[in-house]
Amino acid sequence: MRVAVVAGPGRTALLTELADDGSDHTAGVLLNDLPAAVAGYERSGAVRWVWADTAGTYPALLRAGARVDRCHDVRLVGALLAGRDGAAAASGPGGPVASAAGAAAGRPAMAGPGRLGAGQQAALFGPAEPGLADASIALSQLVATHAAQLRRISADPHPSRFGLLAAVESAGGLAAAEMQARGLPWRADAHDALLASLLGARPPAGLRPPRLAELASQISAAFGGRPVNPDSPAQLIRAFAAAGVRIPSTRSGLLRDVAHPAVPLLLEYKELARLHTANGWAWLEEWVSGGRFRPEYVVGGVVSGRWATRGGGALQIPRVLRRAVVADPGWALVVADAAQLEPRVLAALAGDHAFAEAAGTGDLYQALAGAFGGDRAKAKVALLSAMYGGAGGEASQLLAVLRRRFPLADRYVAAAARAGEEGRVVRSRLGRCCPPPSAEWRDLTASPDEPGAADQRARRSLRARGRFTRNFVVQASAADWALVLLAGLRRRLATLGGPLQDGPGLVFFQHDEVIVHCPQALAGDVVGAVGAAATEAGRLVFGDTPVRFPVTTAVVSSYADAK
DNA sequence: TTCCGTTGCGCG
DNA sequence: AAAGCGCGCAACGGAA
Repeated sequence: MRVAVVAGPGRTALLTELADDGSDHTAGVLLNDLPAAVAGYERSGAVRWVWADTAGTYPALLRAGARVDRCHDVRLVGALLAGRDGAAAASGPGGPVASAAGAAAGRPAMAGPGRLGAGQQAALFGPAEPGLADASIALSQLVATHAAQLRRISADPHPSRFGLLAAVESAGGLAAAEMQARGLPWRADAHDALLASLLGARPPAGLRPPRLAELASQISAAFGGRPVNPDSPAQLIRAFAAAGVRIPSTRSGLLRDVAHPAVPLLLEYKELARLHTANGWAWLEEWVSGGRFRPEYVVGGVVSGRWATRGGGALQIPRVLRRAVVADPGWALVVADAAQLEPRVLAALAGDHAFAEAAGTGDLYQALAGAFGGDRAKAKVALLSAMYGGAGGEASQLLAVLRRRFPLADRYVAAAARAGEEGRVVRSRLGRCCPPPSAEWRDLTASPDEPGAADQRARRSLRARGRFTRNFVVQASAADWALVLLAGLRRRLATLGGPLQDGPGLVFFQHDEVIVHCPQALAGDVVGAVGAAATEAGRLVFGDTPVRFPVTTAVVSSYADAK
């Protein structure tokens, strides 16, 4: 059963049960205690909550102790549909302008992001309930929008795939809120000790830590005593030039090949300065409290369907800091990582039999090495080049081998690249659409072939767009798979342990990797749940394919010990 | 002073 | 080893 709900102030809400087609057959019911009602529905059987925005609604429910099993997030699903329909209209006759008009005509209106603004919420259900009328309007808008979304999903060329995408995107919203509530276990003392060992004692704000100050003065000395701020690329380039070394930039990879006494000092400085500025004591104070790091996940924040985070740089935690991620006493971390996910996804997408057979084994690159004279590294370069569109140096020969041995895989990404260069959009396996090219891109690439700088720019843009769509089909389909895995794992974890904070729970999700925090006694069950969820994800996303999606799991006390 | 584009690097 | 794709964040330095 589906139940639509609009939250009011405090614990109040307006709720209505929905028919299968999304229509409401009852009048809205005014609730004084939404968390209690949610808990009641969850106990009584399968229910899918329909609401405007999980991120705005669910955290308060979690704080009140109410867990939700399933939902339909109208904001997230609306974004999926808007991406699809906007893309379809933009690539049809009339272009983006027509698309906006057509989309507006075919879709029910919904104010803003689909939830009550703060001002409206404050006005809801006051002493004389003056906001009740507004809430009724919001609820009927929600119900209408949701019903329209169900119709638009069923109108997709692949309705079951797109329906699955809508379901797992919504489940992702639930998981994101739960992960933020639970937090990633983070030992501030271990983090602090690591900083002290690498940087020295914590300096007053604005000053360099001892080790960085020492390196900075050594760097200046290496440039003959000329004062140089190693944080300034411009100053460094000038200093190198004065020493007779001309470099186009100060990237580490480039500096590594430069013979100058300042280089090793500079490389060490850059690495430590990065740690200090990005994840130093200031970060620790701002983002870790009560032994937890609580990033704010942005579901679908990346065009490919990957998640982003807001604040704290949660998806760019440097590997060296993983030793600060430590399970609570008596608990364990189950760290699960999909092995070589993207090439496996390509194998399944393309239906390339030889490729898929190879991907049915453990080490995909090793399995393909035979095609490259037994050289695993070459197989890896070839595959990455195929998925990313690179063709520099040795890669072009390796790509030729790949093309000969696995023609369907090559054809699949080549077709995606061609679509991009022609200004068309491409979709992931479950139907997530890449954004259409911008108006600037169309202007730039519409010019006829005339030799000159403008034409060169146009060609570069065309090829860049081709690389983007070539990569999109793989990265976005991998994100499909990972999201299905996340949803399935979340569902299984709920059956394993106690409610909410007492049982095993997801605490981290990074593209193709998840971490579960669980009581030690349940770690084996969690490992089993991960495996089952991975198998299920392969079947749900790709159907009957010989491709396997193995997941490496490690039961550890510290994230640093996972691999 | 604030704002913003560029540079560089962390993660997948 | 780097490169081709996708991101977020901090510092710099010139523009406003």
